[in-house]
Amino acid sequence: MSLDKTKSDGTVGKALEILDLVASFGRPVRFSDVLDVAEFPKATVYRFIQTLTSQGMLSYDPDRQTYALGIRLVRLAHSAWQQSSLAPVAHPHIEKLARDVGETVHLAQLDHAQVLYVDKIDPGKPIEMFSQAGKVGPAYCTGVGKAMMAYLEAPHLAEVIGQQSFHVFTEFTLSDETALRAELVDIRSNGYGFDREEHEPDIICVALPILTARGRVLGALSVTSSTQRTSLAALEALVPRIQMAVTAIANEAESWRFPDQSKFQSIETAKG
Amino acid sequence: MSLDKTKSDGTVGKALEILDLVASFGRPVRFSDVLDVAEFPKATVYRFIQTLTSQGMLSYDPDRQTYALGIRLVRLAHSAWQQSSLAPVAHPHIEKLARDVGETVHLAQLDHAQVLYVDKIDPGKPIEMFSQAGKVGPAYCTGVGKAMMAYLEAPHLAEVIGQQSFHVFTEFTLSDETALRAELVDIRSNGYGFDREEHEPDIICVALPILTARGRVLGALSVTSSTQRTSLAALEALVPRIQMAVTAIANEAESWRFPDQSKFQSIETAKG
DNA sequence: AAACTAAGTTTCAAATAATGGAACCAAAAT
DNA sequence: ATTTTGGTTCCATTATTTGAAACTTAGTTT
Repeated sequence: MSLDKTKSDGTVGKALEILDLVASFGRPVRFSDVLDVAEFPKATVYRFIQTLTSQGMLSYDPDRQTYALGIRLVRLAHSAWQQSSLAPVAHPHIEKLARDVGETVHLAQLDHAQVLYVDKIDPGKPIEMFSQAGKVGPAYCTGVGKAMMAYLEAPHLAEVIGQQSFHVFTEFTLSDETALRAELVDIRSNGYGFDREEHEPDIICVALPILTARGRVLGALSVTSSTQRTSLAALEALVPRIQMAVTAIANEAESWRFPDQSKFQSIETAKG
Repeated sequence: MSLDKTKSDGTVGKALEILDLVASFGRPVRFSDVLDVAEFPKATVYRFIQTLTSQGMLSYDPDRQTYALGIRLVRLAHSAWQQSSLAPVAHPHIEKLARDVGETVHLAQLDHAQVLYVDKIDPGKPIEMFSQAGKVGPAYCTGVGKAMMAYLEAPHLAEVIGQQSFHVFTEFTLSDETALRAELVDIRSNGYGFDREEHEPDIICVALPILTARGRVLGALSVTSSTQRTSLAALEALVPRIQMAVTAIANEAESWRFPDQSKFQSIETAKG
């Protein structure tokens, strides 16, 4: 049926496609905005938007007649973040790490073929929020992305690599699969990798993968700085300290069990 | 079916119901956990979970054979938070407010019949994240909840009130519709309301609604403290200062337009 | 004011996808 | 070795989604 590889999981998949579409605008949109970029007929897009709005996945601003992503997503993301075996467990560790090394620390996971930052601590500006967590970036030219890819199983890796754009951001960007694969072998043999101004000029980082005992990739941790402030060699010197945090996180993440709370709050709470 | 509110928006609504179900556990769940509480037959629940997982709305932990909310939600929530006309605009104001008054400030919106906290600043502990934003609470016994309800249109208010549980948390909890409606009239005449230990013992707050020029409820702002630290009268004295923030936020939220970025990042970024 | 146009909403038969009882499989428990 | 439990697949039936087109505003133009 679906000619392309877009394995649209039925109706639900299509609805989520609309949701992503709205997200991709990065601003509230008019019905026709969505219609223009959607590949479904008018009535279909209309009904999906209606459904999503009624479900709180989209919100409608009657004054401006625009749709935006709904707050139900914020609620769900709160749960997602909490439920994740990685982020809540890692938070105290990366906070401490950030203070110790005095540089920005990122915690990332792989979301399809992209890097998704699930936490960030910048010792400089203490208060950050959703503005940082939830951000996505390219995998092939970030420290965390490469660190994670280096430890993927061959078939999964192939899939992920296939989805990289290899857009050239700087003169140091790895611009093809061959270069990337070579780099990954390197990272794997060292246990850590760098971002050598591959994504943004002057920005460099060291990154380590976070793995389960069985070797499955949970995420990655990076310490980021700039060429003005420090050097790759100096960052490399931090590896043992970062490794400490990584090990602690990996151990805790694996042994972590949720407290036995059989009496949970149902979502129908408000109905009582 | 049963209760009136079950306006299950077709397949998509059902899928999202499953998603909420998973969220409600507050921990990773086994397939059978979901099956037990879901009101759909086995095969249906199974396929929904498959679809949601393949879509990244759920994540599957192969080691533990459990499902949890997926990281795609975190990515979407990031966009939701950014796109919201309220939260990003309000953030600097509530940060300043929190510093000025030296107490915890909450920014909340109404999510169906519940209060959803979209931001929180605690001058004491600077770093908080998803751990706070995204939290939900009851509307009928929180300052922000009542402040928002006080300014809803009659039909909408009736609907929201109908969904309140009126669970008695403390001896001060408003325990029925009559008491609540009386309180709302009061709040409306003052322009602000309190939480008089109605939700948690010792915890008190003042809350003001954030309204558009046309009077539509955008959200609410509250300053929270405890009976040990301060009194209702002292909190009331802060109203003018809070009102400043509210007015600033309301104005900015209404005049806010997203920068004209016709060349937006498509979700297909990774495919280039 | 009438005529056009654009944006949003509703209709309804046809096409398609969801449903769910039952069978199946695998692994654990007896 | 046999039963139970938890998870996955099948497939005929059923119900939902689909989408062209008609319709309704609201906003412009003549």
